[in-house]
Amino acid sequence: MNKNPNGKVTIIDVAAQAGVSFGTVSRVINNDIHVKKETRERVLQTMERLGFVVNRQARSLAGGRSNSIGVLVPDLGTGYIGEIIRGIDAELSLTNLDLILYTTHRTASKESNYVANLATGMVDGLLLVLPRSPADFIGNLTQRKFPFVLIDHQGTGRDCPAVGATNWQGAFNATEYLVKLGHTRIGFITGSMDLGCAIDRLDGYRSALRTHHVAEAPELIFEGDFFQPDGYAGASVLLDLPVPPTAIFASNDVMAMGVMDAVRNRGLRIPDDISIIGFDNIPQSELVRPALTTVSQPLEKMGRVATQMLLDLLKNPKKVAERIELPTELVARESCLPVQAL
Amino acid sequence: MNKNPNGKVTIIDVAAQAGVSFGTVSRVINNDIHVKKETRERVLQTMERLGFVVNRQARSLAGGRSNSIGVLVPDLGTGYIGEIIRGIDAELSLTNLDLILYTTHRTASKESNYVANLATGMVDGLLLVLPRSPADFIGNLTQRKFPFVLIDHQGTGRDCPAVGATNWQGAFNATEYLVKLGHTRIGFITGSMDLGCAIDRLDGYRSALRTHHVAEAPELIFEGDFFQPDGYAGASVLLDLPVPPTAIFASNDVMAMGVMDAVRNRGLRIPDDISIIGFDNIPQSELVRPALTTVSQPLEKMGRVATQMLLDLLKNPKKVAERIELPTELVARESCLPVQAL
DNA sequence: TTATTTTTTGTAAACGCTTCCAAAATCACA
DNA sequence: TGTGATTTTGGAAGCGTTTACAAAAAATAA
Repeated sequence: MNKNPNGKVTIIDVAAQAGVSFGTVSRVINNDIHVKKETRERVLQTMERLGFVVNRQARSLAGGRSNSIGVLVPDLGTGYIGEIIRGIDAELSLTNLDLILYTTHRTASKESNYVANLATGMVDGLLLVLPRSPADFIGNLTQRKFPFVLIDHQGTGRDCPAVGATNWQGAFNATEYLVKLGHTRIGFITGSMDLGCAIDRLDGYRSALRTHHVAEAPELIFEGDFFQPDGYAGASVLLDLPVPPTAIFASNDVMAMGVMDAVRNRGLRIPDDISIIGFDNIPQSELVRPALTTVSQPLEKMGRVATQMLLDLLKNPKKVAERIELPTELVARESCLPVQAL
Repeated sequence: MNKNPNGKVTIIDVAAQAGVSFGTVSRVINNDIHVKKETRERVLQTMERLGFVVNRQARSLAGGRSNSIGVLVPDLGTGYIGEIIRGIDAELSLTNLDLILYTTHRTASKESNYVANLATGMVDGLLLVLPRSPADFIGNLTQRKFPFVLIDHQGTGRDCPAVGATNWQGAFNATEYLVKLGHTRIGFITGSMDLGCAIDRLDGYRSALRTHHVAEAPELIFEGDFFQPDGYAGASVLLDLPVPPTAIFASNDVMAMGVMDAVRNRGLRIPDDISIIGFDNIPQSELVRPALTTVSQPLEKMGRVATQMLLDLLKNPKKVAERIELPTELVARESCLPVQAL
């Protein structure tokens, strides 16, 4: 059945068996119109019989489409990335494009290396989830007109196709919500400040405070890193303040969980003694008790939209760069209460 | 800087610039010993200057190593897969192998297609996370001696490299734990019964019951599918029983969350009115209130171990097939209590 | 029928690399 | 200085495709 010693069946084998030239086989593979119906049928059957599978490397080397798009993410650690990928995946499953996923382990050098590699023909388009890094290779990509879409990548100023979320607005709304509940001492735990979204969220918090003439106190801002331990640590510091906050706004849900733990460990009740609000609306935020009030970030949708944009780009390369900001939304649950009278 | 119109720098370009033949450049790339030190240096510099990146397709087409390993998973939906991948990723980041991740969207045809593709030279080895499907391509892979390791794939009987977890034992222990707490009516919600691990867990539950002479009641077993809604549904059915269970064992944590919701929606208290136990020990299981008692499945470690096995296989292809079962462990938290006196 | 168009098929030349084998350069030692 | 051994380099062939372009076959028109 297999002609070659290594067990690979090539179009040459198929051609020989089907009594046609390899060119014809190639045409069949690529759904070229210029093949007689019976011939196509015969070739198809032969392919089936021989167990032929087209060789990706050869195909893309020869300049054809690779029929796959690449997704580059920093890691798979946080649920956050998973949600985005799910969206991408869902949208892609509607096409016959394959998804190749690369993780960079937060290594900048690896990142650009991967990108260079992938853009070299391994994939037809690229979805880049790179919240952190400066992504200097973007210029390169743009220049050589390689189709790509950035996801959740603030900054660079350059205008290239991207989808993000209204982080600023979300944080503004959340803060405003707390203020309207009567809170005036609102602790804030930031995310990794090298991330655009973390900066935006902090800005949103500050603006809301200013807008509502609530004094901003530097000691109420704790610099975190988006991980649970920093939520715990931040809450601890905040609660140790001479005048502790009556509400804590964590820059993401994961840290909010840490905050909850810290609060509970001190024997304080949520939301009676202290209100807590998060950001992201990850699945477990509604599972936790009390259910966490948070700002939903449409992660899955971001993945979907980005994919659609890329698909568009693939079809119509002239398309102009466009940045889409998906709205965030306040999800009021059980973890916030009006500030109690002393 | 770029010679070709499409902006690709090839070894030919580098060779020309460095004043050597492309053969030498290739040798430099592959760390061949037979290159004079100065020449290597010069080539390296030229590569750097020109921004050369080796083309994967060409490399693997030409019969070289692809320098990457493929990971095939059904989807990214559940945290379960993410954990495994994280382990793989961690282990792989210690090498200079790249990780290419494929999702099959549970399409069996796509699965074997992918595998065929990948095994065709796109990757040097394969990590297969395919809890569900029969995976008929395994025979093919074995036959052509392509290195691969199965993760969490029960069944097939064939012996090939695989890593799994002691699902049976874990379920046994969990059930035993409940029995020792005095529970005699223990509801059980199964996973997708086409999955080996689901079958094993059910068996473990049954065995524990038999071992401790607790009568097995068919009405206490609800067939679920590993997703939250079925947890909810299962709990609802179970609680509607004339003699409802005093404890519910869900075949995974996600369903256990559904159970919790259902229980709470009926105004029952956890664990006072009913004990709940899950399986997997996903991150949110300790976040939930009450924290979920569960059986930890060493997902991340499974990923790591499988990767190590594959790496071994790559180094030493003669290695014999081996199946490793990693131990599961009962994690007692807050969701179970001794059965209350009526 | 023949000439002309259209459809279908065959073939050579890439694509960028690895891997041989042979040629050239270098070295060691008499 | 020459000779053989050794190190280093060059170049051809091939990996499995796609994509021109040319050739052949079939269909159509005259």
